[in-house]
Amino acid sequence: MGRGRVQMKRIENPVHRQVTFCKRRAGLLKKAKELSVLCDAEIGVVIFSAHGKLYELATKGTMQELIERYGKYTGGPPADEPMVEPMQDAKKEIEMLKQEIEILQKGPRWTLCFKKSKC
Amino acid sequence: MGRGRVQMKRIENPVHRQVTFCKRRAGLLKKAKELSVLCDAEIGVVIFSAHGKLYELATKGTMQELIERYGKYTGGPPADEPMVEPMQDAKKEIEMLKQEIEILQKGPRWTLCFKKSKC
DNA sequence: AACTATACATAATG
DNA sequence: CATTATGTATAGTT
Repeated sequence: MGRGRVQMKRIENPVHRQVTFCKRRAGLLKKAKELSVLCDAEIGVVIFSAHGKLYELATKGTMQELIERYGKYTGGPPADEPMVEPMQDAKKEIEMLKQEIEILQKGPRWTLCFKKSKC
Repeated sequence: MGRGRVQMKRIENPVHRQVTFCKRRAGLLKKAKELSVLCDAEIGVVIFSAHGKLYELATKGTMQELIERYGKYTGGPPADEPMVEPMQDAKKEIEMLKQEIEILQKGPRWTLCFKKSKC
C-alpha cells in the first residue's frame, strides 16, 4: 500500500484507524462489485464497524434474499445459538472504549477534522 | 491490474473467467480479513459462484452469528429479554463512553491544523 | 478531503 | 503453477 509496509494488527490510533476504515471499506466494496460483475457471481458483504455501525452490499437482489440462499445452501433453517455471555462482552467493550478515550485525549492535534465525513 | 485495462463487464471466455474468479476471490477475502484486523470490524463475505458454489468468510465468530446480528440491526430487536441489572448499567456506561469519544473526535472545528498546539 | 509516493493485486505470459 | 509488467489501492502528508 501507500508508503511503508503495513502491520497486520489493529491500528491503535483511533483517528488513523477511522480513516483507514473508510478508505479500505470503500475499496473492499468496490472489489466485491467488480468480482460480481466480471465473474457473474452473487456476493454479499456485511461490515460492522468497531462501534457497531452497519455497512453492506448485495450484488444481486437484496441481502435478505442472499441470506436466505445462504441458509438453504448451508442446510436448513438456522438453529438459534445461545448468545455469548453478554456481560463479558460489555465489560470488554467498556475497557476498549476507555482506552480509546485515553488515546484521544493524549493524542496530538495533528490531523484534519472531516466534519461532514460520510464514514 | 496486470497488463492492460479491464472492462467492467462479465468476462465471456469461460476459462479466463474462472481464473479471474479464483484470483479475485482470494484477493477479496484477503482484503476483508485485513480490514477486519486493522480496524477491528466484524465482516462477513458470502460469494456464490456463477455455478452456485458457495465461498464464505466471517472474521469474528460464525457466519450464523453475523447473520443474526445483521437481522437484529436491520429488523430491530424482535422480543427483548428483560436485562439483568448489571447489564443495564453496563449498557448505560457504554453509551456514555461512546458519546464522549464522539465529542472528542468531532471536537475542534477546524480547517487545517497541523500544529500540536491549539490553533 | 485532495495529493503523491509506494506497496500490492492481478492480467497476461512462460 | 511461477513470473512479470502494469494498473490500483492506499499510507502518509498537507
